[in-house]
Amino acid sequence: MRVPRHVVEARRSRLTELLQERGYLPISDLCEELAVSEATARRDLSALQSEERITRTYGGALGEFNASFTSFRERLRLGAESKSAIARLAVSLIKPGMKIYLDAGTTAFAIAQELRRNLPDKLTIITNNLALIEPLGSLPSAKTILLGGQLLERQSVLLGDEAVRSAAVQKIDIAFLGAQGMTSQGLWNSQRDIILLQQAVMKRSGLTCFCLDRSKLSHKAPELLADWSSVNALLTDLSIPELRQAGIRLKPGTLISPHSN
Amino acid sequence: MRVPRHVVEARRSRLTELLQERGYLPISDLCEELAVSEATARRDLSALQSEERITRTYGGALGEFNASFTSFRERLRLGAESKSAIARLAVSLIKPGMKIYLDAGTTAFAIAQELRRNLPDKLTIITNNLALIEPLGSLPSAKTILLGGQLLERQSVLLGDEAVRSAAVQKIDIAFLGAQGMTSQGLWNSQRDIILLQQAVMKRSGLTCFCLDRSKLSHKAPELLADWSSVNALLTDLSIPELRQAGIRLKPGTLISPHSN
DNA sequence: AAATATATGATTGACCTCAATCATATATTT
DNA sequence: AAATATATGATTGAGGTCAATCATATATTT
Repeated sequence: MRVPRHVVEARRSRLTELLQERGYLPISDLCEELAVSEATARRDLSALQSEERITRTYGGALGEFNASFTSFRERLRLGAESKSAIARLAVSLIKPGMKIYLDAGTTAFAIAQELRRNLPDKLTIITNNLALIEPLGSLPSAKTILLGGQLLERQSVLLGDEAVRSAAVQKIDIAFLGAQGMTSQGLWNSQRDIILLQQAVMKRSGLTCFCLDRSKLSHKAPELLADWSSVNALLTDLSIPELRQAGIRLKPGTLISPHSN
Repeated sequence: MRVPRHVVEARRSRLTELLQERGYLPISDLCEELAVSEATARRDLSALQSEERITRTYGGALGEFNASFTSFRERLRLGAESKSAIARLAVSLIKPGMKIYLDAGTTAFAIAQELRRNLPDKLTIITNNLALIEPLGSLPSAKTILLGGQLLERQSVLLGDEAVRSAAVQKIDIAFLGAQGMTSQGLWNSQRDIILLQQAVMKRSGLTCFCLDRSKLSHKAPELLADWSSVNALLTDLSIPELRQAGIRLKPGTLISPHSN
């Protein structure tokens, strides 16, 4: 029997909320909860899936939160080998008791994952990267500090005045920063907000390590983050000849790469 | 054919990682990825499920991240009626352009959800509650600011010096705070850290609204947060007679309840 | 080296899920 | 008020999933 449109919409909203709450629900539970037949539940699910508000599975469905989180993991997997090589290198620089800073981006996530495997004692990790909450939050002997700031960019980073202010009171031993690209001129990033925060972090850090895998080579972005004369440590899977070929000449001792030791 | 134990364990770890990365995977994909038969994949899944490292679904499995997140949602649902009544009340106090503060706890989460439904224009939301990232982060016209601080308490709150410092520079129109209990003496909370932050927030707020549903009545906790003389607004589903019976006498005009209008 | 334990893949029958189809009741449009 | 559109539940056949069972190969123990 036909039913008013708003009733259908309400039920579907309820369904998405249920899935958000519970993560996963099999169809049978949905039928019970919504008091409809399987056929209707299925129809609701396929409607919601085509609107991309949920994810269908065989026999049930997932709240879409899962998927958005997943996409980040997915992104991380691309170029995972070079990223995890960089991550291992980064972790090898960290000594017990240090305060380190991890930037936004997937390289920082790879470092966080590596820290789970191989954690120096009494580490303090400072970050503006919300994606690190999960891997780092449960570490027993480490302290994780989040900068304050405005929630931004697909909800995974903190930026803005408050973040800069928050960074300006920290004391950091090593900061691991990313960038979107590197050319002969220097390191590039896309947003002024990000750069302002990175510069605030650099001021408070003993050592600033830029971490860029080979996919960033010869890639330019709207804003210059730093020229090579101000870069003291570059962590990359590229070799000196490869860098030179792109017109990049580093001060001696700057390069830290898997090849260099 | 029997296979060394470490091989089995390695494969199962790999399986959990795969599920973490992708959120959900059907059995067929798992077989392919791990290069094992369905039978083995199933056996791995049930082993991992009994260790609670994954969640089984019909035809596949979910990474357990979902479940940990879900438990919070689950907690929220208990006592949802009174909480959402309080949430509606809270949102009715908010005017466009305001800066509000939301505390840790499930009541704040309920307010956030209510805000999704019914959002005043140009709102700024300040919080130390990581669980609000998801509901609030995607709101189009609102600005969400996270306090800085140390990651704590099952990874869902920020606390500590940095949080207090971060709160001390904010300007807040209304702060919605929770507490673990209320008795004739006043409002109680469990941790000194939490109270220090709440007090810092109160100093920066035009109005501080304490939000406590009836389950908190006559419940005491280790630390006194505020006595009744310093409470100017109490948002609850309890009525004045019910409060009086517990020995709680409010200054006139303090109570904001569904019954009171 | 022999005996034992166990990890695996194949098979199977029971059960489940799914999309399609159909009849029907009731919104919605005309 | 009549005509139309559509939301629903029931049914059904095709195909998918599952746990149990068995044979076998190979770790592991003795």
